[in-house]
Amino acid sequence: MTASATITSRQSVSPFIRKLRQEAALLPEDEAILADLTNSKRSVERGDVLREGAHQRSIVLVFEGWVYRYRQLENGKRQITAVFVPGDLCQPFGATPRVLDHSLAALNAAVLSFVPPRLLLSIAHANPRIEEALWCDLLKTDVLAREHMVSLGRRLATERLGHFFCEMHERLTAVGLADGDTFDLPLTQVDLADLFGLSAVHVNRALQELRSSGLLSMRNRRATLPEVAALRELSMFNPAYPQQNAVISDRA
Amino acid sequence: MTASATITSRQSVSPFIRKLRQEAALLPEDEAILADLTNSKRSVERGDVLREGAHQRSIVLVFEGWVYRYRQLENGKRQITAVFVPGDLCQPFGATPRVLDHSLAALNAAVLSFVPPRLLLSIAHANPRIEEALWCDLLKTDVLAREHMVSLGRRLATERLGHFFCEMHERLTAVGLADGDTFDLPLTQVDLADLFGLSAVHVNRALQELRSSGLLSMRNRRATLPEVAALRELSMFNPAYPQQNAVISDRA
DNA sequence: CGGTTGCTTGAGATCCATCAATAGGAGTGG
DNA sequence: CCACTCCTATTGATGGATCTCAAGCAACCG
Repeated sequence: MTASATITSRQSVSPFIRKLRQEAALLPEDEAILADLTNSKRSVERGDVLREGAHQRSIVLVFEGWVYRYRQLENGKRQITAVFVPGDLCQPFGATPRVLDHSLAALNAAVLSFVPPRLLLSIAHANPRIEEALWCDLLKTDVLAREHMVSLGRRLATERLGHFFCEMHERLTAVGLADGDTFDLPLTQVDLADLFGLSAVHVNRALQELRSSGLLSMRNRRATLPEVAALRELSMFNPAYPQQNAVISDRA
Repeated sequence: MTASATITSRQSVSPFIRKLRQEAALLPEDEAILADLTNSKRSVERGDVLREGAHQRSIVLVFEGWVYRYRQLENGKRQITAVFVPGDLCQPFGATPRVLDHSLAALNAAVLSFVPPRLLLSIAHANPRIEEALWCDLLKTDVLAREHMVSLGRRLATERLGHFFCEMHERLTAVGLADGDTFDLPLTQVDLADLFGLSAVHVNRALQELRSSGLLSMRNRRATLPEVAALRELSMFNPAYPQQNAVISDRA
């Protein structure tokens, strides 16, 4: 565990493969196939990557940087429905809608891959291990979406934020982008407000409460969770155990 | 279109097939394959079907009745994250989590099919039309989940409820379970509260507001939307056009 | 430097939650 | 048929979580 950090540098193994490794037992040849996917990289600036109503043909895979999905309402309000970090697929891997119901934007300069769903599907069809890993990843994304709904519906502002920090800490750790209890967090308070259905003012006050409780500190767009256990307790965060991975087979 | 209603009675064509027909051009042989899936029906009573933490092996397909997915929090609060009606798959078709993160319950007596994901996957692999239809269905479920988040985060109580009635009206019409502007709605006000992160008292008052505006009437667990257009306007509901179906191919 | 962006703070308004009580219907048992 | 309970819908009063408006401040940047 500790030794692998030196062997597999961030450059050599993409976070996507790194994440899928935890979902299924991939062979070196599987990883080679997946590595090919990430050759079609494209750099994007901060701002919209795809806009609602676009005729999209590709699945977006995040390589570097942070990306989020949102919907802009007629009345000017905005709701962010998901946040993606390196290694994440921004849509289900098997198909794209003809017309997008949401927009996709980069929080900062990012590197993305645009993969045709047909390509991903044919790889999955030909390779059961990759197929299982992709489905596991899809299910985990679904779990995150449900947790987000729980936050929006039934948690207080401090709990929503605390839960989110715990979640990002876990997700970033899984792809090697956390430094112990510290990680980058490029979201502004306005972004957090639109993510959790709050006002920016209230996000500010809730963050102050977490900081004064000693559960969070932020400096230069980096967050530190000095007491992860206490923060998880406060925000009712249940860590996802790798044993809970998805399965395709119906064997016991 | 109009004639088919007499030819295909509710008994002869399952709502599942009826829905998938709208997603992709299915041949009679495809429908025969899908009809086999629905042979393993099981009747369930009102109440939990699967409980959080269960070791689930099958995908649940709704035949008759209403089903919902929810999470029960430590502090006693409940959040309903999705509502399913006949024809709906309650999970992504390709895999199941080893351990469920949520519970599934029937609102009333229901008829369900429990389908192993491996079976669905092998059918999809062998049949590109069914595969496309299943992916379309999965994407549409995702769109509904996002709309739900928008409601939870950025809509007023009356808007959330109005939007939901519009959505259910559209979904039930698609499977032939709406009678013009009227349809069954077996949710109690407590259920609606847990679906939208509100208190039951406030749901009650918001419903009264909709009724006094002439946008809704309810009697005996049946809802009528006398002014669908006005209700859609109020709740910022955008109907889903069939043209927006998902696609796997990357052709223009 | 002026302009922009993001963070912070205060005061008052609003949406919604909570508590408490009533009433009607559906089922149940005597 | 009645008494009883449970569930659901309803109403009023009060309080709390959060919003909106408004202003000030710091950091960055061309």
